[in-house]
Order: sequence, then structure tokens, then C-alpha cells
Amino acid sequence: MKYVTIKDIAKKLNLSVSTISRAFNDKYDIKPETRDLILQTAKEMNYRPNPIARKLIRQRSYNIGIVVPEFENSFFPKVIIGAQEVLFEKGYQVLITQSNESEAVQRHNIESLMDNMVDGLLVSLTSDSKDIEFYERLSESGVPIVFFNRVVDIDNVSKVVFDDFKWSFFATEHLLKQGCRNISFLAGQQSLPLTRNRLKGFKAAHAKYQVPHGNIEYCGFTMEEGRKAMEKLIQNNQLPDAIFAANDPSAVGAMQVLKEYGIKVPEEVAIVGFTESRVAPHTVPALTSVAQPTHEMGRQAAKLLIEQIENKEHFTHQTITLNGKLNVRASSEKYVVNNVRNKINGTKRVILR
Amino acid sequence: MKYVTIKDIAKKLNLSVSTISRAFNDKYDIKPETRDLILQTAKEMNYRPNPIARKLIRQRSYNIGIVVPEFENSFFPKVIIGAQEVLFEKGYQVLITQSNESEAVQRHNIESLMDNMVDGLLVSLTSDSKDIEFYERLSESGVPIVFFNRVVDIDNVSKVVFDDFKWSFFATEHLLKQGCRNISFLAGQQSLPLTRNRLKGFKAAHAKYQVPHGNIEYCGFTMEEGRKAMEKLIQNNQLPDAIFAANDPSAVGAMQVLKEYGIKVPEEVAIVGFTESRVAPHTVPALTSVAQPTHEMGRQAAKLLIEQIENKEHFTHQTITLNGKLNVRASSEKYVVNNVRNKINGTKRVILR
DNA sequence: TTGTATGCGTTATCAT
DNA sequence: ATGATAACGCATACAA
Repeated sequence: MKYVTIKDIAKKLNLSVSTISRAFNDKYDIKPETRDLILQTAKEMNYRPNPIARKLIRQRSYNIGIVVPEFENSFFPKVIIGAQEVLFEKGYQVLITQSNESEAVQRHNIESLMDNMVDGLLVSLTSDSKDIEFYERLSESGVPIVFFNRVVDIDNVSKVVFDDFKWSFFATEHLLKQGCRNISFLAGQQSLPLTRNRLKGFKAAHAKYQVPHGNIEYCGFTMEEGRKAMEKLIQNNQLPDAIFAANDPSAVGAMQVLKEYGIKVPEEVAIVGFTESRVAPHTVPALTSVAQPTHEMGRQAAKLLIEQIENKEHFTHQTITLNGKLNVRASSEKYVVNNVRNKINGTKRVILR
Repeated sequence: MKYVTIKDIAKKLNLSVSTISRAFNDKYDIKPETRDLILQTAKEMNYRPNPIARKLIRQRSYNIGIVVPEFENSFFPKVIIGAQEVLFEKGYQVLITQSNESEAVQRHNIESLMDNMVDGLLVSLTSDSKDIEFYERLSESGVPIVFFNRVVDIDNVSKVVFDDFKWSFFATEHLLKQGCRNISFLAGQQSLPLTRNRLKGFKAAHAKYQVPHGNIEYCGFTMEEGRKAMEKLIQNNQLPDAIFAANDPSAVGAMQVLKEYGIKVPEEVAIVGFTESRVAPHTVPALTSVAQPTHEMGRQAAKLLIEQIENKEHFTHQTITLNGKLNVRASSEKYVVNNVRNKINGTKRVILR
């Protein structure tokens, strides 16, 4: 892989390197004919500007780093696709890293991306993220950065989040309207703002209906952890009449355990998930879940980041809150009113606000 | 973001830049005490070597580029996790790009990664990849590159693939043993070697049992395309007694259409998928599918690539073929022999070879 | 309009 | 054992 450089072009055309350089950076005076000649022969020689050298001198890369906590669920890949759409359009190249839910790896990824002089960062935190100061310093150091979904709990940074409070409220309300009076909440990691917001919504709905809420279990986001939490509730003789889970995998895990114990879903225990995943329409019974605009989250985060990069001077941090919907399916229909299933995916009705 | 450079350290310690540089690259003579002093103060000043400058002069980055065709299914994310494990361990940073099933984007990604001087490439092709010459030139130009899963159909490159022929054969045999005599094959993109190998296995099994095979539909890898293919078969009055699909999403799509037409699965039409996905145990009926060692595929590809990078001189290309298994579930049990479901995920039995 | 010279941060080849 | 200096490929202030 021998690189063709501007020197080679200069030699061939008997011009100086600066002239060549100018041809590729329109802003300087250069005779149109020579520029065209240069561009032409550059193409013939199969020249491609070396981005490494460019980065070094411009201290800027036209690269955007994306940092996500995991890849197992389809959520983050979808967000990335959305982000990539708008970034590509603006000429940015996207570098993706995933942290395997480890804050150490996450830090490594962020530093590596910084070292590679990315122009900006799109990050969603691992569930074990504790070192708030690190993210605070990072943001204050001037790197354009937008947190999305799993955001850091400080004020003056840009964020794109889902309206977790609102939809947690509506999902809980839905269960209460079904007549559930002892709803357990399988929360995610306690450290995440997202978890706290969902908990608030859960409690607010109970407050509105003046019903005391059931157990709160801080399990994680995996099917396995959902299973464990459900096992624990059953073992401790604390079987609720409904489960509201922090995401679909943990909901599915809980559902499995209930089935194994011969407990009927939704008749004995109703279940609602969160962050609708592809499995939701296909579980038995089909899983009611809060659907999030994943794709749109990526797009919004990318737009916000670009604005921040290209408007660095007078840019003020902002938080964009996205809306969602509740797809009601069999897993939460305690008293079946409408037994006609939607043909596509078993969705009985959709709640929008 | 002011970078601390070796110059700053040199100034502070009244040493020359070369001495500082030496401290970070053990191979040169340097007095242990000064080295320790330098390392110490470097840490205090929060110095981090600038990888961009390093790349420029060394023409090497310790970065590995990964190019995958899509992110929608959990397959590639899993492979990436596996690859990342071994690459991290060896000190490589991983840069991931996804091509959205577009060869143009894929090419863009590859060139961008090359421009960023990645030391090697791990690539799996988009389903519309046609420009074989491009990949041939790429490989011949000396870039260490390992293709995985969706590989290019040329010889002297390194590949890590799944034994598609073998497992397509066994999956088909399973259906034949169930008594199916008119099996339709929903193949993937015709251009992929993987598709051709699965087709060969499909045909070989039929040959062994001296049964003529049913329709072959080259649909793609999405649920939507699976639906379309199934619709077409039904409309054309070509309803088979079994569907063997190129992957799970297309199998699920076909299953949905069958249900919508009131056709019973597996009684009237049995279904088997491929590349087991998370939904397989949760569909109704649970989907029989060929499981692949995704994680291991990533690990093997990464190992092969590192070997190729670090042993560039006498390295010979090789193809690693990985084994899998068939998880038999309700969707293909035409004559129910064993009605006791495995508690975990509805898997009735596992076929290994 | 074009050429010369300098620097981005680092490594490497000379000297000393 | 350490220092001076020339690269790596490119961009730009300044000179011509």
C-alpha cells in the first residue's frame, strides 16, 4: 500500500506542494485551469488525501465517535443506524465502539476515540457508570458531546432522552386500569437516571390511583436477571398480580419463570415490558411493551452534535425528550375485552399521548 | 482541548524531545532513572501519546477495522463482541462500521478505514456485493484482511465461515425425516457463497432421500421478504408441506403469513430457520433453527487476522470452518413424538454432528 | 497566482 | 546516555 501524496503530484506537474494543496482546499486563490489540471491528474494517479496528516495539522478529523454500552439488544444498533444516516449525509465518518457494560472499557473507548481526534462524541453509558466527574470533565474540556438514552446525571451537557417518566406512568396506569393492585417493578440499574425516572412514573401512577405499589427489585437488563428477580419474589411468597419490567428481556425472563411455576399470564400475573424489542410480538402471550423511537433518537442526537460542532461558540446545551407509545398485547390484558388480535403482531391496541 | 506533548515534558525537565520519546519506546538506550522520572512527570502532566502523529510516522495504527453489512439482527453484534475480546487483549482498538446492506456504503467504509491506516480488516459483505475485483485488489494490495460469514468468492484470502452445507443438509434431512415431501427453500441473496452452500446442502439431502425438492425462492434476509415469498407461494397455489428459510427473520415472516391464512404450523407446513436468533424460542410455535457459534466466529476471525498482521511474511491464507447444531422445536415437529417441552426455551432436542 | 518555509506530534538517524 | 534534526503528509502565513 504505497500512498500517493501531494508531493508525487507536484513532481509530476512541476508545481509546488502548496499549489496542489490549494487545489484541494478551495478557499485560496488558484487559477481555475491549474486547479482543474491538478484535480484531474490527482484522480488519474488515484490520489486520496491522507486523513491522518490532515488530522494532525487541522486538529480535526470529520470523524464522530459513538460509544454504546452493549450490543446484545437491538436497541443500540437501531439508534446507531439513525445517527449514521444524518452523519453520513453531513460528510462525517462514524466510528463505533461498544463497552460490554464495563465502565473501564467505556473509558478506554472514549479516550481512544479522543486520541483519534474525533470531532465529537455520541455516548450512552454502561449501567455500572459511576465516575460522574470523568464525564463532567470531559464535557467541560470542550469536546462536543451528546449523551443519549443512558445519560449522565449532570446539567450542562446535551442529552437526548426518552420520556421515561411519562411512559412509565402510562404503562403503570394501564396495569392499574386492568385492576392490578399489587404491581412489582423490576427496575434496571439504580445508578441510571433513566431508572429513577421510570420509578418516579411508576410511583406517580400509583399515587394518582391511591394504590400502594408492590416490591421494587433493582435487577439489570438481561433475561437472566429478570428470571432471578422473579424467582426471588416467588420464593419469598411475594407474588404480585402484575410485573412492570425495565425492559423486554427482563420481562421475558420473568414470564418464563412464571410459566415454569404454572402461574398464568396474564390471568394471575400481568406483565408489561419496556423498550419494545423484536421478541415482544412473538412471546406467548405476546408482550405488552413501551415502544421507543430508537431510530429517531439516533437522528436527533446526531443533529444536536453536529450543531454543537459547527456552532461551537454560541451553543447552549439542551435536552431533547422524545415521545413513545404503549403497545398493548395479551400479556397485560387481565380481563379480556377485545379478543380479536391484530393480524400483524398481536398488538391489541396502541396507547398514544 | 490543548494536547500535552513531549515538547512540554522536554521543556519542563530540560531534556530533549528525543529523550522523552525514548522513555516511551523502551528499545533505545536510556538511563533507567531518567526514564522513570520522565514517565512519572508525564503521568503528572496527564500526557497521552498522540496516536495520530504515531500513525503518520509509523504508517501503522494498532486499530482494526470491522465492516459488517447490517445491525438489525443480533448475529453481527455477537460476532463483533467475540472479535473485540481477543483484539482488546492484544492491545488493538476496534473501529466498527456498518454498511446498511449497501455495497456503496461498504466501499466507503472500507476506504475510510484504510485511510485511517487500520492495521487490518475484518469484513462481512453486504448481500448486494458484486464488485469482486475490488475485494481481490484489496487483498492483493497487502492489507491484512479476514472475511467472515459472508465471504467473497475467491481463493487466496483468509476466511472464517460456518459449515453451511453440512447444516443445511441436516436441517433438510430433519424435515424429510418428519415426512415432508415438498420442501420450499427460502434462500438468501443468490450472490452470496453462503447461499449457494446452503442450497447445495438442501439439494444433497433431497438426493440422499431420493425426494424431489420444492420451490426455491431467492428472497432476502428480512421478515418482510419472508412474508412476500410465502405470499407468492400461496398465491401461485404452490403451498409446500415445509419451509426451510435462510434465516430466522424470513422464517418468522413466512410463519406469520401462514397463520394469517389459517394454515397450521407445523401440521400443514413445517418450518425451519437458520442462524438462530433470540426470537426462535419465543415464536408460536417455537421455531426450529440452526444455531451458529457467533461469538466463536468473531474470536477465530480476530485470531487469524492478528496472526496475519504479525506474521506478514510467511503467512498463508486459510479458511476456518465452524460447526453448529440444530435446535429442534415445535415448528418442525410434524408428528409429535415428544410433547414434553424443555423448560428453558421450548427446545425439544438438539442435533449435533 | 504560485512558491518557500514552517509546524502539527512523533519517531529515527545521526552526532556528541 | 543524550541531543539535534530530518522525516511522515498536509495546510497555511508570508514572500515573490
